[in-house]
Amino acid sequence: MNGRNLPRSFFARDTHIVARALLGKKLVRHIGRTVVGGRITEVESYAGVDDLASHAARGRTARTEIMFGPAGYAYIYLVYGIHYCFNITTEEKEFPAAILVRALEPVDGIVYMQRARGTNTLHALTTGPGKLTQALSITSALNQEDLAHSRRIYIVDDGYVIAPRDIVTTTRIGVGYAGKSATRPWRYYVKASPYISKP
DNA sequence: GGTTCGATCCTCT
DNA sequence: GAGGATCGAACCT
Repeated sequence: MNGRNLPRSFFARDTHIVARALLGKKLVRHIGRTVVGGRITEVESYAGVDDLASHAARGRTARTEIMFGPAGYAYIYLVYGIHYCFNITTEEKEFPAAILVRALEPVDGIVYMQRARGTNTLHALTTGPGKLTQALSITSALNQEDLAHSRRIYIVDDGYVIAPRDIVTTTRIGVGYAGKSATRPWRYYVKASPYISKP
């Protein structure tokens, strides 16, 4: 604990409200003595067993158990055999929900991110769910981490505010298989930010 | 024990 | 715009 982590109560609310509230907050990662972090610019909600785009739609399994647990925990999984996706659990225990962090604006430890990503191009560091986990060295080793108390990874409110009118709402990316759920406007991003996964 | 496929990214055309 | 990389979870037999 370091007193800066956003508390569990922040995450234990309606998923879509938390998703919007996360825009502008900082995701901070400690790797040894190195601090790496970025401002959250894009997120997606995955909520309830009736959300066909959510892993929880398949039911309660060892993998999705974390989504059925309390809010404020990291849900990290491997997609396409290559990339990790970083999610934050939300809502009350027994209601499966999480928020996928899809993009960040690089702020701290940019040199570390450049090395981790193998490029110096600022815009290429964290503009995608797979990119940002690579930039921040987020792997399955951090799955189920308690974000409200962890010293390795947590969310911070440093006072930066995103006005509601500056938030764009659209459909989620890469969930075409989800039928009707794919049309839900559960993707949120900062309108003016160049650090978005897709324009 | 075997098959399928994905909440992605990069490269090439 | 298309295709390959690469692996574990989920769902068969």
